[in-house]
Amino acid sequence: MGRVSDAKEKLMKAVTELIWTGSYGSTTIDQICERAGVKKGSFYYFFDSKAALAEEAIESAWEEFRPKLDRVFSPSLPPLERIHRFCEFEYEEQLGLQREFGHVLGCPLCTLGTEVSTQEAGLRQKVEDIMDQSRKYLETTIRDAHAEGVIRAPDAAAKARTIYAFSEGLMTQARIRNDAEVLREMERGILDLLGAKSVEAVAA
Amino acid sequence: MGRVSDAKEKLMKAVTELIWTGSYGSTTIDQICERAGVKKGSFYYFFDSKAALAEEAIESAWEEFRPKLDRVFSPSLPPLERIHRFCEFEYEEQLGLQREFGHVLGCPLCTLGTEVSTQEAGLRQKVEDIMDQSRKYLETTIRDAHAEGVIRAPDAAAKARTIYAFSEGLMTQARIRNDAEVLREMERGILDLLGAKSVEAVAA
DNA sequence: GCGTTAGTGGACTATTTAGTCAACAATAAA
DNA sequence: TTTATTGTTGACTAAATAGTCCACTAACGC
Repeated sequence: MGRVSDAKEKLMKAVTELIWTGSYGSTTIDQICERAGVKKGSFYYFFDSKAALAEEAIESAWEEFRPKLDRVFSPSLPPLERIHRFCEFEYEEQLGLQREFGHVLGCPLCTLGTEVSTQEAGLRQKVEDIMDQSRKYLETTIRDAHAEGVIRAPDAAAKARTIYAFSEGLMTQARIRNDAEVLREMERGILDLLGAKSVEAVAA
Repeated sequence: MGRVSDAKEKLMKAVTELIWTGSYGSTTIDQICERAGVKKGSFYYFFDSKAALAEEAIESAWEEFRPKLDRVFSPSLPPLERIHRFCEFEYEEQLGLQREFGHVLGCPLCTLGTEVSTQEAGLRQKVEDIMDQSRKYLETTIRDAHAEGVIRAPDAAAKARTIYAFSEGLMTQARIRNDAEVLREMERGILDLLGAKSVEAVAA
């Protein structure tokens, strides 16, 4: 029934890239349409506004991103190994982005959330929701580490909030300074926040 | 000689507030002029562009902010007391902003830096410079703490970078979630990153 | 093929925005 | 008081932008 189209997907992909490589406020609907190869009439056929598109777009991007985190945070791995892989993953991802776009881009959720939080209630809430979900990876890991006695963290949720803020803080610094090397401090910092011995200390 | 004016200052104040309570991209030159009570002709008399104004404005805001940090980080205080006061200060400031503007606003440097880093090279650099300066407060404190033997931190600059990223990360979370309570985790986290005993642990 | 539904194109309007300009107004030195 | 300098004003243009509208096209069931 009816005509088929991938315009919706193309628009979501376009806006995600534009926000990430630039900013929400500076990307216009015309720009989004042009990059997606979609006419404005079609844009308004699918979405009411830029904000509505952005909301669906980050949800969709999150769904695509999730499997990667599933691999990084596989419960089959020892908790601290998950942390290690997470830090590696973030670093490598930003290096790739820098190669591809000529700039370290940091975390798109953080970028978008920071920018719109006072102005776009719906978007802000969406960002918060996704952040809550992604923080769960850390929380589970911390709970496992505590259960194994590798660290002491009776309140895994609280520790996860702290560590999440720290990792996002580093990502933000990496974006602002356009320097992925900043992220090399991530694992050391997380282990400190966990009260865990460092990899080197364990080896020694 | 010539006519006197405070239009420049009014414009800088207006843009700072607009960026902080909203965002850089969404504030227009007309809006800035209106809030400052200054006509556009005067705007262009003093500044070439919004970016040029923003650059001068954050420099000026930083000069105004610095004395507050000087008090918080007074070398006359024990290092960990400075950290304590810093965390209190950040928390109280955000509470005040929430009361005044109806929203937790986080750190203006971070907000602006994140938004423009890929698009406005001059502004990005300015933000980086000011961040470097403000990080020095932490660095000095850490160096002092190390010298006093309260913590072990042979590389004070590196620790300062880590802790700065963490505190900015929490501020960003506070803005995105519109919740200053997030900041209550700051001191605990910083002490963990420093490898210092907690206040409670010391008391016990 | 026919009708129904889903999507497209592109021309159109109205508004907002950036940026310009020249006449005017205030200050202070001569 | 004259004059040079500094800042102000508001009207102006050109461009960018959001949003609308409707005739048209593609897919599919019948």
